[in-house]
Order: sequence, then C-alpha cells, then structure tokens
Amino acid sequence: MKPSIPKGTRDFSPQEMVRRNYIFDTIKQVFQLYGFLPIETPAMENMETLMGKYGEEGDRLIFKILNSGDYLEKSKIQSPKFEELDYKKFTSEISEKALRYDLTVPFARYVVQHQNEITFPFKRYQIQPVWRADRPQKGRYREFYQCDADVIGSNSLVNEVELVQIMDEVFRRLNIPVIIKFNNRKILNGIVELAGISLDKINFILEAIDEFDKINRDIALDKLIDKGFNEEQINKLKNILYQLMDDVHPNMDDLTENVFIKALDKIFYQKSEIGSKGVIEINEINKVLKLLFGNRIHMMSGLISKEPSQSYNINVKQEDRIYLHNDISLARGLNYYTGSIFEVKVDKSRCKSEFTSSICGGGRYDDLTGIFGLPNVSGVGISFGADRIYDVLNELNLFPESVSASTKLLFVTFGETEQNYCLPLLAKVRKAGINSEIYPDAKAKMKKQMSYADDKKIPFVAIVGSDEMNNGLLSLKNMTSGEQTKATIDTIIETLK
RNA sequence: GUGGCUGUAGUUCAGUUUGGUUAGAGCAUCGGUUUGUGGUACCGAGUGUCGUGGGUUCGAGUCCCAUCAGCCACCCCA
Repeated sequence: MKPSIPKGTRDFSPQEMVRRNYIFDTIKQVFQLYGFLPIETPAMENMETLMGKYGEEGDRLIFKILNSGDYLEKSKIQSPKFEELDYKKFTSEISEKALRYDLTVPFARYVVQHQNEITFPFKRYQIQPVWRADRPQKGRYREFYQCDADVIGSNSLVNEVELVQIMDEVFRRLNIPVIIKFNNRKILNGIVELAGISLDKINFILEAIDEFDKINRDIALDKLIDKGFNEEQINKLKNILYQLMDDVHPNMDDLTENVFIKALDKIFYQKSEIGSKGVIEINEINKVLKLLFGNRIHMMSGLISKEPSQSYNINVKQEDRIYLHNDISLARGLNYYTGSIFEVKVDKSRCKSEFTSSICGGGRYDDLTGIFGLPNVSGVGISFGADRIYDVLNELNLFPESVSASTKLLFVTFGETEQNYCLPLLAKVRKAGINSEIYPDAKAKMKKQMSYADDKKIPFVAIVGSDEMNNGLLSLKNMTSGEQTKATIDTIIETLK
C-alpha cells in the first residue's frame, strides 16, 4: 500500500512546525495582552449544534461522522425504495456527530452550557483545527487552524475597536502589510431595504457589487433581472450605490466628518432605521479608532477600494500607518453576523504577494447563543487563518531566521567512554537552559555526527575525545564560521547563554 | 455542486506529438575518497505494478474507453 493522507490535509515536518508555532505564539501573546483567556472544545460536536448555522452552503461542507455499529439496523427508516430516500433525512439517521466547521458556534454552545460559571463579558481565545468538506485549492484546506478571539456579553463598540487593534498588532509583529476592512451588516440590510428587496436575496446584490471591478457596473446590476429582480428595484439600487461611489471621498482630517459616512447617513435618514443604526455604529468605531491611532490612520472608503489619496498625514512613516477600509461591499463572514464585519487582506501595494484570500475575518453576532437557549447576549470576534498566514509569510520570506534553529549545542564523541564522560556535562548544559543534545550512537563516525549537526542547523558542536577528557578542555566548533576553540564546559555555557 | 489541467523513482520532471528491444535526468538518500571535523568537490549504489482496469495492436509509458487520485479556477470561505 502506498502511504497517503486524505485530500486537503497535510503533515507538518519539524521545520514547518517550528514556523507554525511562531505564528501561534505571536497570536497567542497578543490575545493575552488584551485579556483573552484560552479554552478548548472537542473536535466533534453533536450534529444539531452545527447544522443550520452557516447557511445552506455551510451545511453541505460539514464533515459528518458515521455512527458506529450497524446503523442500517438501528435506522428507523423502513425499507424505502432507494430512489425515494431523502439523503438529508437518511444522514440524520446514520450520523449524529460532525467535525466542527468553525470555532464560533462551538464557543456559543460552550457559553450557554457553562453560563453559570462564566463572568460576563467573557473574553476567550481558542486555537484549534476546524474541518470543511470543501474542494481544496490554493490557500484552502480541508483541515486548518483558526485562531479566534471573541468577547461575548457586551454590546460596546469598544470591543470592535480592540479587535481592530489586535489585528493590527498581530500583523505588525508578523511584518505582513495588510488592509483591515470593516463594514456593518445593518448598512447592507438598509440598502437592500431601501431598494425594496427582501433580505434573503441580499447575496445576489453582493455578488453584483463584487463584479464592479471586473465588468461595467450597469451590466453587473442589470443582470439582476435574471435573478428575479424588477426594474424599479434595480434602479433604486443604482441610485444608492452610484451616489456612494461617485459623490464622496474620505476626509481624514476629521474622521467624524467622514464624507462617505455622511453620505450614507443622508441616504438612510428617516427612510431606513436599520441602515441608520449601522451608520451610527460604523461612525462610532471610526471615532474611537481616530482617538486611538490619530493621524496614523490611513483610511479608505467606498464600495471598492479606491486610490489611497492623500488621506493620511505625510509626516507619519509608512510602517507606522494603519490601513483601514470602510468597505461597503464587504459581506464576508458567515450567516450569523448581524453588525460589524471584518476582513483582513494582504496589501499588495506594499508587498509582492499573490495571495488574494482573506487571512483573518470576523464580526458581531447578536443572537448566536439564543439558538442554544440563552437569548439577548451579543458577541463579537475575529478569526486568524494560521495556515494562510503561513503561506503568506512563506511567500514573502518573512520567517525570522532564528525560528529554524532549536538545538544550540551538540556533543560529538568517539566512543562509549567519551559518551559517558559527556552525559553529565550535557545535563549541566541543559540545567543552564541551553537546548542541547548528544549523538546517541557512540560509535558513529565523526562525519555522520557532524552532518547531523549540519542538517539540524545546530550552531555549535562540542567535540570530545581522549585529549579533551584528560585536560577538561572541550573543542567547541562554531558551525557557521568553522572556527574551533578549546574551552571548559563552564565557559561554553557562558558563551551560549 | 460546476468547469479546466495533470498522474512516470523518496521528490521535481523529461520521454507521449510520429507506438518498437533493457524507461531516463536533476535534487534527495546511502556508501566511499577521509578510523578527530559538517556545509564544497569527486567516485559509486539503490529504488519504478509508467495511478488503476479494460480495449486496439505482432508490440502500449506512448493510441482509445472507463475509473480513481491530485492540482487549479468558480461558488463560498480562514
């Protein structure tokens, strides 16, 4: 049998794991810096916990786990003709568990289940794999890690601002230039409402908006006729959207006077309550961001990202800027989002990346716990895609050199006597906190031992033969420079510390 | 769920157009040059049901059909 692993899954070798841990550690440190504490939940959840939370598409992509035992025997479905079988019904008969699809829904379940032990607002982070039965492709895996931070039990928009800070901080530490986009579901709902379109058709509108940068916007919107929209609805949409695209420009001198936001406000004023509410929210977030970051903010706004314009203070160095985009076309995120929505993308204008998928996303969900029996608890969170971040860091060559070396010192010996002499010394080195090891096969040739050090990128080798044992001076070789000196074990410890 | 591309050694690929004896190369691995010195150099070695099944043919890695797997794009998403 030829060994292999399922499509869309990967093995991680030591070098990759060291690098992955660098990402996890960076994210974890920032989460903790902002007061989030870790939890973990099981890889599998009950089927009904997951089903119906991610939309129709999501349900299809959930990995189902087959019941153990003779499920045909246990199934209550009685001898239906094969053609008449409803696969959904049948699935629920033979499968009661599924692999988690994201970390947010299991978290909501956790919160409801442990509500009496939890102090609200509850800030948790969670770094675990999730599974999706999607067709794998570039940047898309069937098993991948999400790194989530959520605040539940607080309506304050300060949470949103803190999450923006976290996104900025994480990517700043990782040296990835990004644009943080945010929008509000209520604004989208408002636009749809004003056009007299029912909410469940919102996805068609968003698809059309998405096409604006590919094809003529008139054509994109006129195509909506085929989806069952009437001319009046389409004209209203055009009216609203074109106004937002053509008449406004961001004004960063005073974010609270953001012309784009004002235009939105005017559109919704006394016409759409939900839309107005969305504008108030996004404006409030902008205001607090302005308070925190001042003229470091480089704000873009509009339907599709326009030229950055002079909307930032030229005295602020590029690396200090935080690139934000009030992107009204942003609708990403799962079905359960009700307010703010976030998405982070690599800023291709500041690096040569080919990566177009989002590397972080999130939003506010007002009633996810309600489904599990705890209503009126609002939560907001973000999720970093560790695997995609890995791909970006790899592509841009941004992994620090030091993360690939872990062992600092290797003892090379010529036989059992030397090995026995070294073992206590090795223990001493380790006690000093220096990662070190000894080549286990005492009779191995020197070349073999040296190659081992070389392969593992171990920077120092202590060579011990009879000379060294006699006078207590070990030969310490610097593997990078090739230099070799004689030193006592204590001096070596001091050098490597 | 829809569409496109690709399956040959551990790995990356050549060979397929135009069927012809024993299927090649780089890298990696292992051994040696060198029994106290790695990363360089030189020498040597091993490895393949040519994805699988069937068909055409005197003859198939090569042509035809089916099937499986992988990659990429759409949809959607981290």
